[in-house]
Amino acid sequence: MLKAREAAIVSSVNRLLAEKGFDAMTVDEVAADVGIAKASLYKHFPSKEELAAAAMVRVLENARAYLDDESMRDLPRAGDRLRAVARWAMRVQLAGEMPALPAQHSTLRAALLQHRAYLASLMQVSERLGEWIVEAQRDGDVNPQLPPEVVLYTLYARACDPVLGVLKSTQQYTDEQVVDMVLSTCFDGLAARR
Amino acid sequence: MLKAREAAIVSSVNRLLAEKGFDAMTVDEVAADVGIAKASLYKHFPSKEELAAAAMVRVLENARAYLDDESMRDLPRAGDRLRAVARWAMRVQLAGEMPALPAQHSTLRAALLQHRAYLASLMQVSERLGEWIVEAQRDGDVNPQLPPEVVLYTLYARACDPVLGVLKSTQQYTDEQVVDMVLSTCFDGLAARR
DNA sequence: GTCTATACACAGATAGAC
DNA sequence: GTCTATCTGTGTATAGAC
Repeated sequence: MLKAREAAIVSSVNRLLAEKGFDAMTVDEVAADVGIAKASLYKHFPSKEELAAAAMVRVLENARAYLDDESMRDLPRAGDRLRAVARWAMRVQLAGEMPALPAQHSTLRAALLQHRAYLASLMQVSERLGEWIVEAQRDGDVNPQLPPEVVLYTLYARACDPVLGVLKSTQQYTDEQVVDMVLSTCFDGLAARR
Repeated sequence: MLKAREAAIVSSVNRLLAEKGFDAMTVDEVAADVGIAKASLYKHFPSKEELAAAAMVRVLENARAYLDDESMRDLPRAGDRLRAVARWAMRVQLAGEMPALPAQHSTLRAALLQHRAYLASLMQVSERLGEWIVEAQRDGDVNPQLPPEVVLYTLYARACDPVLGVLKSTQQYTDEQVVDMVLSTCFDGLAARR
């Protein structure tokens, strides 16, 4: 019961975070969305930052689960696995379920950097991706001139690429077309491949 | 005198906007930074949104000036001009002078969409870039399979790429190295070019 | 653990004297 | 146009009853 309630809270937070971002999201909204009183929220999570952290942990756990998923074993090349992960993240974002943290925000950033569960999840995902990046560079599928961490940061950034939302809002493309195009700009670049 | 004062205000707003973003920036901070009282600020600009809009207009005017600059005439290929513009924008961001607007923020977005000067500047820059994109696609320098507007949005997004700030904060690379790497991920993609 | 009611802080905006 | 002082709304967080 308690776990279910907290899962519902995190779910609401996740959606609101994706929709409005951390600053614009208010705890009142979260409470209203969950259907409980604000004070009750604070019995589960001691602060707004903890709410956001819980949402981030959940999405990172989902990512880790996806990295370990069976479907990944069907992809022998690390480069293909990286593309698949990026595609998964972009789909999550288009579904309105990718929590958006303001790039640089003092109080939230500070809270996250001291949040053990968040750091642990982030580390796990990053390490797995880091291995794949190095492997893909050895295979000749990812540009070996780029430092692996640059590739890693770029993948994280593209998972939240605002271009996805902009293209979706034009209503000119299906979600899959949007994902394909942004994936293309990410891995193949804007320049023509000859 | 009045123009100089307002220029100083916009300059402060620009820097604070780049540093903290719209939500985290407070009007009190702006006033303190400029060195005048908050009430005086409101004699020049009627709202916080107008302050942000003024900063956006300025950066767009700078961009337009750069597009018309002599140095651009030395680049016969549109693809090279696009790369040069992206480089310019990335340098601006690394210098801490690229105002960061939260991707989706109701009040600010609504205000900007009704701000004539902002829309006019944005349109001018976009039209010029749009021409170059089509030209570069004809030249075979930009992937002709991507709709021009997708390329345009991607360029705008990369001009504010958070990866720049992350890489700078690691202090492992010079500013020019950071720019070169992010430019490479933008135009050449993460995948290896064979 | 859930609620109602409230404390507290702060930020955007304004009043009004000079 | 600049200032000091203030209004007002709103958002985070808490008190205390049940």
